[in-house]
Amino acid sequence: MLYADIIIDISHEQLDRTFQYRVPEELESVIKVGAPVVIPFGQGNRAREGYVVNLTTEPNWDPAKIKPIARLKSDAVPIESHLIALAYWMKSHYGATMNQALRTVIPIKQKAAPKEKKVLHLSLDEKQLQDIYTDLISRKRHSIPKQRLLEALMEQPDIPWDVVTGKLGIASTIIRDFEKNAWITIESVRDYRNPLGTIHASKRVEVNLNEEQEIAVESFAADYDMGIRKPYLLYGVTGSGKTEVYMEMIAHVLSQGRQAIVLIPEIALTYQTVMRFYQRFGEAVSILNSRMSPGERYDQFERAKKGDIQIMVGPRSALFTPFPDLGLIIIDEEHEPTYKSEQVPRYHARETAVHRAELTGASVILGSATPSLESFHRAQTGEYGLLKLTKRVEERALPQCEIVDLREELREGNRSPLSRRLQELLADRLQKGEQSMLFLNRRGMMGFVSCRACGEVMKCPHCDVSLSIHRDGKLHCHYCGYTTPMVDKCPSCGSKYIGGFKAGTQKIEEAVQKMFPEARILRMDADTTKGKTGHQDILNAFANEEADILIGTQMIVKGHDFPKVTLMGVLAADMSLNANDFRSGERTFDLLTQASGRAGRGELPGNVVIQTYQPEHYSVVTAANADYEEFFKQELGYRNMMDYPPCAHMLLISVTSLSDTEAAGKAQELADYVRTNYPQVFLAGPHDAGIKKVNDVYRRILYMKDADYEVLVQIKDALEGYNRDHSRYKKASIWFDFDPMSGF
DNA sequence: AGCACGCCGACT
DNA sequence: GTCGGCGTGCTC
Repeated sequence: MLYADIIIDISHEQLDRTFQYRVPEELESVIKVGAPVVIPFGQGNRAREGYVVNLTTEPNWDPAKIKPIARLKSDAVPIESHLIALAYWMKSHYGATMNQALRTVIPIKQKAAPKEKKVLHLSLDEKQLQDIYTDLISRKRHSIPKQRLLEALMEQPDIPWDVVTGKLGIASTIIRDFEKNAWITIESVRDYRNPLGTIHASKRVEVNLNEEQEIAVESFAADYDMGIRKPYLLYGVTGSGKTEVYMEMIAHVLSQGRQAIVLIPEIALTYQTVMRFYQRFGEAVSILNSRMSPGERYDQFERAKKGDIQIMVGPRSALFTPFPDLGLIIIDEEHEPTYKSEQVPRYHARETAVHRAELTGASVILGSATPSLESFHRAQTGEYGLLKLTKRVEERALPQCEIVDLREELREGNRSPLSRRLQELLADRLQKGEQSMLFLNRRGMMGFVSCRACGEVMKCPHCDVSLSIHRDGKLHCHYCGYTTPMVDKCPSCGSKYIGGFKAGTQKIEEAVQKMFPEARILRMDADTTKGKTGHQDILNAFANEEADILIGTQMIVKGHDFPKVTLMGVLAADMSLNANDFRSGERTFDLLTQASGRAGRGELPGNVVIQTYQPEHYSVVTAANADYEEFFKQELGYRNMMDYPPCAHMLLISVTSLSDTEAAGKAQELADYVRTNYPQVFLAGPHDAGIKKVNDVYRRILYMKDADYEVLVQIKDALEGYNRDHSRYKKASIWFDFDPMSGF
């Protein structure tokens, strides 16, 4: 006997779980996960629509009470089923319950902003209303709510449904009763709004592609027309015009009646970016952003489903736009860590996009100037197609890039945050009236320890990642839990200039101002960008040349073009190099490349100065030489040696509880289970998480490495079962994170 | 969400 | 007692 777990209607929280139904014999061979079905539901066995979410031979409900599925919903457009299948894949691939996965893929219609705004209209004239009202009062029955509703309708003949159920506190039964008596009519108003407003697209934008761009588009289009669907890495140096290429590809897919999704990192989701798409495609484009309420997002998804729009631009979550015939998914800046979700299921938008594309017969374009190791690796093995853009548009020269050794500066007595070379260049720019940017890389400030004299960084002997200082004054490895006492002398050169690295943007600003009293300085960091427009105000002011120097963190290197900037100073490249996770080299290369790209965007030639305590580090050297492929080679060697992704896979398990003993007990239990049943798998832990206690919740972690992702999935499944059926520690909960993106 | 069940006040 | 309104809780 075959049973199906069915999700009825995820628009209401109370129904947001599965119900089990029997699969009738005639459907056994055709039914599959994701299939839309019609089932009898509730006491009245009302026919309702649902989706098969899982198939099993084991009923987990009294079989006598299980009803059979009525029929397959054959006329349904199979949009949703793709997404259900995608949710199922995410559940098994990343670890989550089916409901968590479904909630991620299909947004719940929230109470605050329903997709249908229902409005009650009074359909009685004044006399009838009076009659009914006096009748109600005279009957002296229990009818306070009815009276209230009638009174409200006398005041205001059209009242929104939510006002009635919410503010007036009247049960839906009463409203239905009113409707049955034909006292009122209920109208559903669909309130879709175009978040872009009513700006009109300029006519035809002239498309002028250079030869490389042309080749990229043509080879994609040729594949597409032959029915070849696959992921491509579009590897294009900064300023090579990737966006134009995306737009041509989209146009090609649209011309075949299919739709496209464009994912961009939230930080790059600016008015300018969106306008470029809007100018080209007009009303066919819609956007999604994190400022939107769940209701507004829901509206945009509805518009996509109905075919009102053909292109959706947005962050990670836009990946789940329910287009009826999705033909292309573009992921811009595919290496950005924001594409990995921080919530369960901890999915990666890149992998999930590739999977969704497989399900719907679409292609995927992954664009980047500094591709993730994962993507470039796959492009090299031929799993992904590779499209290259090596020239900057209009053949602009790359800025001249030099590395300054901060150890040398210290040795020669310069203890200011600016090297002598950078000071010299800053003075030159100020004198010429050109602009400069100073980038302070604060990423990975999590208390790494380095020697200012020789550049030595304290690292874990087992994991080759930086150790962090904890509250207990000891150095910890966030991967394996290795601890060692803090040192007071550099173990390599004996210098006492060893310690945590600290320098805020504010300190830098003071130092620079002191050095150049006449310079006009703008600072951009979390403090100065408070408020809605703070961020944009600063950028605008700098673009209008109201300042000579802009000092800031990541925010200033991503995206914006300032044609008058001819000098970029990276104050301490090491900061991100020493973040306590294995991707720090990759992130550093990316940040340095982005930073370099900021100088010399216009006519004027640019200079880049990279200050660092580790001038020989390959991430720094290769970034300065703009040599991604060399960086890739070196970094892949490191990942290979240490069994980090993409050469192997990792599974992080986090055990949390309000009780420390519960968390510790369960973590130990799980570790023992894995060591007994999977002795060949590398397992580290359990040990305290980087931040052990957050909001009174204790956290223990363990992590595993294996070459085979599927082995880790098996372990996850086994541990879920063990945890459910045998764990002695019921108060601790667990969650999984595959190939984590950050230190933990 | 939508439906039945059961509680509780008013009426014959 | 019985009738009917209305909140509550369940739906495989």
